[in-house]
This record gives sequence, C-alpha cells and structure tokens, in this order.
Amino acid sequence: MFEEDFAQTPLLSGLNPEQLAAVTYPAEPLLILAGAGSGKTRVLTTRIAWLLHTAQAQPHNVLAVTFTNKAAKEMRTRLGAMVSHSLRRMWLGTFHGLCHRFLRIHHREADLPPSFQVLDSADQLALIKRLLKQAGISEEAVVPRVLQGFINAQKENGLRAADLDAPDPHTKRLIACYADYEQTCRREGTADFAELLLRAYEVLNARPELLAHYQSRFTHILVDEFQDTNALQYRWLTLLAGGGAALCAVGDDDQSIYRFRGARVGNMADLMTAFGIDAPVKLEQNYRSAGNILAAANAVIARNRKRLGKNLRTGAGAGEPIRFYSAADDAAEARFIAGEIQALRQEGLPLAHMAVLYRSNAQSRILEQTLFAERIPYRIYGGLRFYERAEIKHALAYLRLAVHRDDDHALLRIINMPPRGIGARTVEQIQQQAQSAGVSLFAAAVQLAGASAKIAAFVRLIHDLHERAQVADLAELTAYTVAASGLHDYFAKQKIPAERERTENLDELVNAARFFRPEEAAGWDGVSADTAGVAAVAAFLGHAALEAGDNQADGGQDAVQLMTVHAAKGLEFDAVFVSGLEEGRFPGEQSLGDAEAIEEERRLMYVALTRAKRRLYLSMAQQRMLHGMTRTGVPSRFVGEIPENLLHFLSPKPARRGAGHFDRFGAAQTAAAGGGFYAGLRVRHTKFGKGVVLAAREAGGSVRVKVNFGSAGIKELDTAFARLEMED
DNA sequence: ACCGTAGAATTTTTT
DNA sequence: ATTCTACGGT
Repeated sequence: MFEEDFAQTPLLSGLNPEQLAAVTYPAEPLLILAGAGSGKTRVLTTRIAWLLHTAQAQPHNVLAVTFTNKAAKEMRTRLGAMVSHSLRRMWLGTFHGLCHRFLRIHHREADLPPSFQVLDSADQLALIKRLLKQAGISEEAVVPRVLQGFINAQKENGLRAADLDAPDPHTKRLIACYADYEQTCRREGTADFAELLLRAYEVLNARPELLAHYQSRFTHILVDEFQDTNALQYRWLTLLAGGGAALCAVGDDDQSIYRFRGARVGNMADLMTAFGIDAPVKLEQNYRSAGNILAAANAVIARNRKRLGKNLRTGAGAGEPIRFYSAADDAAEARFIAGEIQALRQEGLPLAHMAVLYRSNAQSRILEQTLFAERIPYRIYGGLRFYERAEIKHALAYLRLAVHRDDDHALLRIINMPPRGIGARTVEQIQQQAQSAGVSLFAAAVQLAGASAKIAAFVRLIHDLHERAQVADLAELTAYTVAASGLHDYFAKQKIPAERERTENLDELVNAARFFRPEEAAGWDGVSADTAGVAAVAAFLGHAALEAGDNQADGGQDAVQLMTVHAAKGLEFDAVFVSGLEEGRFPGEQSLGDAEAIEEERRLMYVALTRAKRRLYLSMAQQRMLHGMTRTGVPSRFVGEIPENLLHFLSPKPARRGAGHFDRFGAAQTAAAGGGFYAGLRVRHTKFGKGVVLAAREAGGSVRVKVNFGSAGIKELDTAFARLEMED
C-alpha cells in the first residue's frame, strides 16, 4: 500500500489519523467535514500535493476552487512549498476568477466580445439605475437594489429573463427590467459577477465537446468552504465533475454564515446523495482553542437542529475560564475592553494577537473612539478597497473606453470627470442622439462633435486613448491615461489635502499596471501573456474588478484587530473579545422571530467563539445608543447557552430565570428601562396574535415597542394604548 | 455646474 | 446619531 510508504515522507508526517485519511482518500467523490481549527487548509493543500507526488494527477488535471482571492493565494503559496511541480497549468482560483479565465479563453463560444468587461456590484447598480431612468420607471416603482437582488438571484438559479413568467404585475415588471438589463450588457459587452458563473455554466452545458474536454482534463476537483456555495456554483461543479472526476469538497455546515447571499448549506447533503457518498470524513481534532472555549462553542452549536453532526475535541487543557462582563452602557463596555487590552499588553501579549469582534459595523464606532482615547493602536477591517476608490474607478473607466468605446457606463462616469464643461444638459443631448440613432453614447458624441468644441475635445481624447491601447504597453497606457485625462492634475489642484492624496492612488494604479502579469495573476493558459494591446488591458481591468485589493487599513505597526464576526471567519487570535452580546444585536433583531435565522446567528456565534486560542471575553451593554435612541438590552441567549461552569463573571452575576433553553438572565435589572418590555420577549396582541419584541425604547414619556407578529408583519406599538400581554 | 440641505435608511460580504 | 442620496436652489 503506498499510503504506508508515504506516511513516512515529510509530506504526510505530522498528520493525525483522520487528516491522513482525508488526504490519502482514494480518487473518488469525497466530502470532508472540517471543524473550526481542524487544519482544513492544510488537509486540502496536502491532498493536492499528495496527488501530484504519487503521480495520480499532473498539475493541469487539478481544479481547485476557493471563495476569496486570499484563500486562493495562500493555497498556491503553501502548495508551491510542498511540491516541485510547476503550478502554472493548475486551475487554482476563485469561482469567479476561474470562470472569468474560462470566458476569456472561450469568449467566442460564449458570444462575448474579446474585450468584455467585468462589472462589480457598484457598476451593476449604476447600470440598473441608468436603465430605469431610460425606461422612465421611477425608483419607487422598482427599487434599484431590489432589482439588482432579483437579477442576481435569478442568475444564481440559472434563469434568464426569457425563462421567467409571473402572474403579478410587479414581478412582471422586474422580469421586463431583467430582459432590458441583459440586452444592455450584451450591447455594452459587460458581464456582472453572477454572469461570469452563469455564462460559463451555460457554455459548458451547451457544448458537449467542450464539456468533454474539461471533464477529461480535470480528474481532480477540490472545493474549499463548500458550505458557502450557491445553487449555480453547485451546478457548475457537479457538471464539471459529472464525467467521473474525483470531487473533493471541504466544508463545515456549522460555519455556514452566508445564507443571505445565496449560500446553500443543503449543498453538502445534496452532494452526498448525488455522488453516492455514504458518510463524510470528519476532522474533529481542534488545534486552536483551549478546552473551555471549545466546550462553550460545542454547547452553543449543539442547540441547532439541522446539522450534519460533529463535535470538536482538543488535546489541550481546559485553559482559562471564559470571562463575561455586563456593562451599564456601550461606553462602559468599550472602556472595559480597552482596560483588558492594556492588561494583556502589560503581560506581553502583542496587540496584533488580540481581536475585538462585533455583529455589525455600527458597533465599531464607540470601540474606535475609546481605543483612540486610550492610545491603543487598532486596525479596522472593512471599508473601501483600493480598486473601489472613486479616483481609481475613474481612471479604469478611461481604460475601459480605450478598449471598448461603446461602454456607455464608463463614458457616463467620466465624460465630465474631471469637469470639462459637459454638464447634465449636454449629456442629455448625447443620450437623445444615441437613442434616436440607435447607437452607443460614444458614437452619438462623435456625431455631435461638430456642434460642440467641448464634445469634440472629449472625442479626440478617447480616440487617442483607443489608438494607444492597440499598441502601447499596459503600464505606459495607464500612465498616459491618468495624465491625458486630466485626472491627475484635477486632484493635484484640490484644496482639501485628503483630495490631493488621491493622486498617490493614481500613481499606485500606474505602479500596479507596471507589475501586472496576466499569466501570473491566475496562471492563465491559453491566453496571451502579452502586456501590450487590448487583451492586456482587458485582463488588467478584469483583475481590478475581481480582486478589489486589501480592505484593511494601514498595516505595519502592532495593533488590535477590529472586525465583524463575518470578517473574522478563518482567522484566529490569542485573545478574542465578542462584544454587544445582547438580544436584538447578536442575535440581530431581524432574526428574533425566525427559527432559521436564529440558527444562522448561532453559527455566527460559533464562528466568533472558535476564533479564540487562549482567552475569550464575552461582553454586553445594558443600554446602548442606537439610531439616536437609548435602547435597553438583555443578555444574548447565546451567553445563556454556555454552561455556567465555564464562565467567570467579571460583573455582578445576573439572575438566571427559568431552566429552559432561553435563559433571560439579567432581564430583571435591565427591562425596567423599557417599561417591562425588552427584545426577545414573547407577547400576545388581541388583534395580531403572538409576536416577539424586536426593540423597546422610551420616547417622550411613553414606551414604544417594535414587535414581529410573524404573518401579521412587524408593528410598532405604543404600550400605553396597545393591549399587549406578556407571554411567559 | 456646484453646493447645500432635507429625507431616508440602518446585518452580515465576496466576487 | 450618522451617513448617504436625491433634489432643488443659486
């Protein structure tokens, strides 16, 4: 048996039995259920390395898919250190990145122009707004965001506008807009994120010879974070694996926290049925957290009904108890956290090894203020990324026009940026001309150039860029564009220093173009690696849309990490603070009446808890400023789900009431401020029936409560008038 | 063309 | 409270 032999090689040494089983599993469909901190990435990369090592596969036989660029990069790096093979011909990347590459290679079969552009979400939304305006539909009749969600949801279900029909007029209108949107994208040569996946899927599905080629090429397909896949990603994967490839999916149903963006945990169970997998290989040995932390996480997640079933264990000792602090208000909670951070720092723990987590971004403000006041350096995750900055998007719009002059969206973005005297009126004229002549905005501008010197100058600029784009080197073209467009000068002349700093970003963009190598970006094969010409520009623009850059603030110095629980997934820290643990915050108020939503929040809590290696703090505020109002809160049910013997109360221990599933301990002291009502309380109304209180607040002497009555909807009531009975 | 202000919204996020 | 957006005035 070669497993025996290879168990001796450095590649497989150090793996525990379950990891070894997963890595050396035969070339058959396989589902790995990998708990938090169980060495999931290591198993996945080692399996690929083992496949190459044992010559079961060549790099070009492997398709490895992740969700984020970061995960893909890490995998490539780690794999590179494990094997001597060249990984250039291995398809390793994100779903979107790989589909993008596929469509660049097969743009002809996909009926896309060679220079087709990728729309990011902001581009997509802007396109939708423009489209609604053109069709004369008000944004109240069709809310742009709703339409965007509708279109993406349809695409994720594999449905085109032509496939849809609906009885009600509103949905009918959405479908009509979807059709309009499809047509505009087609005319302008653009593809949104969902389109990349859907188009790639459709091309494979419609072309048996192409599908057969890829099915026989990819004998091993590996997927990371499988619990986050949506319906379309699942179909794409199973289509490619349908020719008998060994599909290896790694995931953790307990860490499925992206239902809101279409993730289907059910894909794990479906995969087992579809591919005849009897049981998943479980990785339950945790290498991250101390015993108490793990016990708490296990106890919390055990409350969820729908689980594939898994229980983490650790070889480490129990460690410290979990600390719980209930602060009087949000400011006091922040001060407590700052104080503990200082203390840990004194003990020699680097700040970078500590993280403060919260459910929603709004909670970061008070923490930031407090940390700033206490002179504790912090780094906050989230916010604008490099390629999302306005000045960068402006510059990219010029590049887009350079390679594709019919891109109306790009034209509208920069026709008067920097200001060149082409205002709303002139733009309207151009739009009218385009409409009546049935041509793109740029073509219309060409037609009108004789009538306006300003339009003529703009047309000349775009023509100039277009000509250079055919021959110039990408970096040269970018540098020329930034200067010739007037963007650089415009920002350089601004009064506000922050505006002037935008020129640095433009310089940085030129730099990025200089170092951009298409073949390195994703290991392209079949696509020219030339850095000159239209193809290079298109590839660079695709890279900018698909890889928006880092979204964490300035790195460098030792700093506490602040982020949402979602952003913390996959990371680990010695000390973790989970803040804002109140009913209505975490779990969020929109989840309170909904059992499915509560389970997702509980998984989120599970993710939060399992980030901690050695020390875990849980904290809450009895009163919190929210939307300009002081709201009262009771401890999160999730705190009550942690066995009491694991907790150490740093504040007076709140009274526990009831022995059931939901211990509303602390309710007695804090509910007073809400007139006896608090989030999570079950009530009954004579007319609306049973409901759950989402929020209680005092307004002008009276107490108003927001209640979710389920089918009767969400109502806001004044307790002085409404006849609400507490159900207990 | 630019600026100011009134009104609305307000989980989570990657691509 | 705050932040963003849309609209209207100068």
